[in-house]
Amino acid sequence: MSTAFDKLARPIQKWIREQDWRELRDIQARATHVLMDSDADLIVAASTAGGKTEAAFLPLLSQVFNDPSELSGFDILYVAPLKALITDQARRLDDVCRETELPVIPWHGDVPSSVKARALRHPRGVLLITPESLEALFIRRGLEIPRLFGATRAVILDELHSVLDSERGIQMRSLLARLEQSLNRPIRRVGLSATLGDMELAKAYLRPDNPENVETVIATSGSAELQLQLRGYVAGDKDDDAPSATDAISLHLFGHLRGSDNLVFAGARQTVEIYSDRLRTLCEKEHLPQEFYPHHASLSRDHRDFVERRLKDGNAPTTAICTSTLELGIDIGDVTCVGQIGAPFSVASLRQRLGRSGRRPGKPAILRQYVVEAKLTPTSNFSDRLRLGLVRATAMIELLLEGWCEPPQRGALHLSTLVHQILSVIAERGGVRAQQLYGMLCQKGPFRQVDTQLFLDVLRALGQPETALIEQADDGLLLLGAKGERLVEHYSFYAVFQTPEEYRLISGGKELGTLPIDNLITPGMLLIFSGRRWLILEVLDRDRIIMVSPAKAGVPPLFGGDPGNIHDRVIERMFDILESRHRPIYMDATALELLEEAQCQYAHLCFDPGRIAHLGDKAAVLATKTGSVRTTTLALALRASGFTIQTHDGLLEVFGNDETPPLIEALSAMASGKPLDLFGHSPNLLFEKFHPHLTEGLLQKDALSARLDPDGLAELSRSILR
DNA sequence: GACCTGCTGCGGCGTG
Repeated sequence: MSTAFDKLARPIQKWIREQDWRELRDIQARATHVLMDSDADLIVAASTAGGKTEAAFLPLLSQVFNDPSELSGFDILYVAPLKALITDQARRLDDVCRETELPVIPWHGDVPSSVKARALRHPRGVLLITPESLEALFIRRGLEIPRLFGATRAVILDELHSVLDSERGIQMRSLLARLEQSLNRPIRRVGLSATLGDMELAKAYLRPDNPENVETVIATSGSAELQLQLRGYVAGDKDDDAPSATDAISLHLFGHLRGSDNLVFAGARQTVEIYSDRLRTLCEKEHLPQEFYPHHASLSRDHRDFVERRLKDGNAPTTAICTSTLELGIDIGDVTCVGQIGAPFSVASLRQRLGRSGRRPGKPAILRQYVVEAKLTPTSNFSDRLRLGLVRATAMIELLLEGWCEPPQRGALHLSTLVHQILSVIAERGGVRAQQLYGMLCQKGPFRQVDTQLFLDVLRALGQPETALIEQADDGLLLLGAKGERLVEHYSFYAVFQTPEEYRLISGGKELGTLPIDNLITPGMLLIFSGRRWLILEVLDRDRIIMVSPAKAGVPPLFGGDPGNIHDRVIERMFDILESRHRPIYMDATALELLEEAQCQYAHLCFDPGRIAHLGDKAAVLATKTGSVRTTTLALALRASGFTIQTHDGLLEVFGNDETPPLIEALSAMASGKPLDLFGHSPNLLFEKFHPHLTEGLLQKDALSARLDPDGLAELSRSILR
């Protein structure tokens, strides 16, 4: 059998020799065999900087070189979710493509229109594009799609794990299905991904009609040693002389991270600001150069570039206190240690974060997990007593060590994204029949959970006079309505996800970043932002601008956010931990004390009968022992019966009143399958960008498909009563 | 109880 290297085209071989590579990496060789010897689709799974890009591109470019297409169009299409990733990859590909004389065209909002115009005149080579820009091509140049992509032999989807079953992922799949239908032939799909929780689901995601034909190449996990510590802290009383938990963690970070490159994930932007401020102050007090910097999406591009460059250059030690901005995508080089303040929301993201450390041979990956728990008083709530943050962080670490991570969630209807794609197809084609539209999007596209009746309901909602997004011509053709025209015309249409309104923060003519408009802001107030302290001088409401100047004190702003979704398996593990006497070796003394306390308090909660603990006359705690979706469903059902509910990880705090039935009676009714109105107290159902155009009934169906599990309610109630 | 991501076409003006 010939080696993978032998199979590649001459110019590619020449390029590889020039790189001084001793040989192709394992995943590159295996991917080359699959891509050169078969027509199978492929998923390449490896960590950042694992050589995935070359694994896909070297064989595909070889094919283009050896067997050039006679048709017009780009030879290879590459779709990535970040502009920075496209810029990065274009630079890397330029070299190798010069050998094959193929142009490399980066295409996103910041690419000059002259570059785009030239590529449109002579489409060939490699097109690197975002889902939004591809969407724009369909809408603005629908008739030219065959000319632009006639020659395309493969599409590479980068960061596949980050878009599985998300709004953008569904959009991307819809665009690919539409592309194949325009060309009347399939295009080979190659997905690049970090390690995935469930490879079978990923295959079905990449090629829904033929998952058996998807091959996988998975990197044998980097055998880097893992060093791990979980440190517990108790938030002290205000009048306590001891340093606060925040100060104690800052001091620990200061002492252990100084002098090297590190990432500290602080969860929320507000927390990032608090820790950045403390660490900057510590450096100033010790008269040391600054090396701790905040990094999150509300900070100016300038500041973020500065932090990313400092990390990548490796010239000066740099620790970024950050949110998930530094979790995926662009390569910032290897870091010594990954810090995590507070429990993360998913094992998948914890794994992705840890993958940033220990990449050099012989260097361990280091995870420092910090958890803050409240000081208990006689009136402390049971959720504080159970130390849920500590227990969740522990459960996540244990699952990480076992190699598990969350699979993509399936079954969601994605009606908001469906509305977007309906409008997009009509714009692309000028007009389309309902039957044809259904075939394109729901039968051949990604909206397979949507049946004809539901589809017609969506069309009807969009066609209502007050919505006026679409209308039907006399011959039955669906056209854009007056409001639909306006919506699609504006460039803000291309993205399928929602973005909040914000103020721009300006000091001395320089932009610091942005702040959500729901902050209560008036001149004279003090603010912590970008790791520094500011005085608000002026608020220009109409221009959405806040003018500030440096100050000596300040408080961090609020950034808002959605409640997260915790997987069933994580919550199940939390209860395993609470019900055991498990003492993990990676915990410090405080964390061990807190854990022991939690296990003891759990035993004292007296779940009897079943999983109900009565706290008082009308108050009780239910252990659902399951993730956010089912726990939220039960919470809504009980609220519909008149109870007041507080939700926690796998637990519900339930308060009755004079009107409510006994809790056991309410649960028994649910256990027997009695129909319930989950939406009785009209909870907010507007989560996604195009939700405001749908009817209440459709919004409820959408929520039921993705965020709730009504079918599991009876069984959950039975298991709680048992 | 959280985070992240993206964006066209054209008119107007200056310069070679």
